[in-house]
Amino acid sequence: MTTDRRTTFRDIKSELERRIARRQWPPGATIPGEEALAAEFGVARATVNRAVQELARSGLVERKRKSGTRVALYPVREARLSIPLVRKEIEAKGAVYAYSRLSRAVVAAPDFLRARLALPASAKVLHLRCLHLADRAPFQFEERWINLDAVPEARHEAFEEIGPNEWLVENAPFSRAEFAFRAARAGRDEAALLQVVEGEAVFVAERMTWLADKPITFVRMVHPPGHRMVTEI
Amino acid sequence: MTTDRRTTFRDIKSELERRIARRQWPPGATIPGEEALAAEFGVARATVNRAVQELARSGLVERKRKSGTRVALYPVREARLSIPLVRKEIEAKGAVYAYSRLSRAVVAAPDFLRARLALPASAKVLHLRCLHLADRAPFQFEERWINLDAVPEARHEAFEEIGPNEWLVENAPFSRAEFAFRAARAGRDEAALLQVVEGEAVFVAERMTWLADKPITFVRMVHPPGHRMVTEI
DNA sequence: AACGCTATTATGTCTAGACATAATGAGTCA
DNA sequence: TGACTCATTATGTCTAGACATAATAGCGTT
Repeated sequence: MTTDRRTTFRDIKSELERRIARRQWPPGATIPGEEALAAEFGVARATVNRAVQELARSGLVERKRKSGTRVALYPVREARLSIPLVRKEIEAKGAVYAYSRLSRAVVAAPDFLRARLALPASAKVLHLRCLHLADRAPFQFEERWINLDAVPEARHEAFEEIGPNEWLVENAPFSRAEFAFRAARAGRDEAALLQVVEGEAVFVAERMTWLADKPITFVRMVHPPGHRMVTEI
Repeated sequence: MTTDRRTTFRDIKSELERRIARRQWPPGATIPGEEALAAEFGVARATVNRAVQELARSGLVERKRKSGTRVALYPVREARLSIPLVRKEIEAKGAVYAYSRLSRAVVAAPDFLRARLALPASAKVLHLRCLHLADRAPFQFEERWINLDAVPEARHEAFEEIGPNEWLVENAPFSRAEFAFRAARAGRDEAALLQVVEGEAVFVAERMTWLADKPITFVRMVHPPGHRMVTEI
């Protein structure tokens, strides 16, 4: 006997993907409605709905009420970029993680930060500089500002053993984050810390996080040359 | 009267998000089961299921059969990175798009490419070099190799008017893609094309695509300094 | 203590039917 | 011609109930 499992939304999804890939339904074409597909596959409409909705979410098709579903003309494919803790990222590579706090100070929020996070002129922030190492080699230089108005507990934390990243994860959740990635040349300090030549190309990731519109933290993470951020669809 | 719409899975999702953010359910805690939540919100279990499943997908909670659902300890949050066409990206900024093909040649696949795409020694590829401009300023230098075995039609295409990116989108769909981002120093050629100083830090994105395990293309996209890739959660 | 079986449990998914909602197009009226 | 109204249509979402499946805990056996 064949394994006659019933058709699942996953089966339908991959069959639809296949038809699109084979250009049975070329870009721009309207695909059959949910009712029709449900009849074809012998399933309930809800099952087809889930399959097609996932395709829409991944950008392969576009749906509009009344008009129907069409194969995306310019598939704005979405890659999922997972953002783990540095420690986890290093450990996942099989390397030994080490952390060192370079400096810690409570300061008035610098102008650029006030502008970015929309902080009042009086705002106090905790400024931290840290280094994350993988197998004793510099992996990431982290420069962080924590909004003490939003996270007052941070004032009493030394961040000598545990990094601010990890501490915040457990103590200050966020509801919204904004990421930016770019290339830059290493400044004198960064170069020294990352043990590279000044002016070398470094990979910079910046992140701002909010909890319900209240700014939590801004962090700048600098990786030495050779660092690659990888993802797939 | 209040607008007594019935509670939707979105309402539930955001209420759960709120509770997690407020640490009513701290990281690591198990949240009530679907039955319980369904009873609390006065909805069917399927509705709760959809809400919680979306939270799980975004990495805020972790679900396991029998054990239940718990708030993620180290939320491996996933950012969605949308990958539009260069042209669309430039037009979205309100800039005028221009394209220029720099070179085109059918060549034997170079070693690095054979290794990356697992091509046979005899493989022929189409090598293209192009420039994309935003408001007349260099925006992206694109160097691309197309596997002629997988996309024979490309041999007859000049790519003088339409960029290979756009052409491929309409002519060679892909089912899997791999992205990598890194910082690098501009080589002499790149620097000249992007009108920057040699050795400047450039942002490099690389992409490989396959259709059902058949390699389609490898592309290297180089952006001048100042380019930022942005996303949010 | 170690192993393997079984019952239990929470999530995963499907069905059939219903109503909601956005978008479209046709028909109506000024 | 143009503005408005209304019916139509495809997708969006919910319900109630059912069965599937993975993971666990507990039990009994060796």
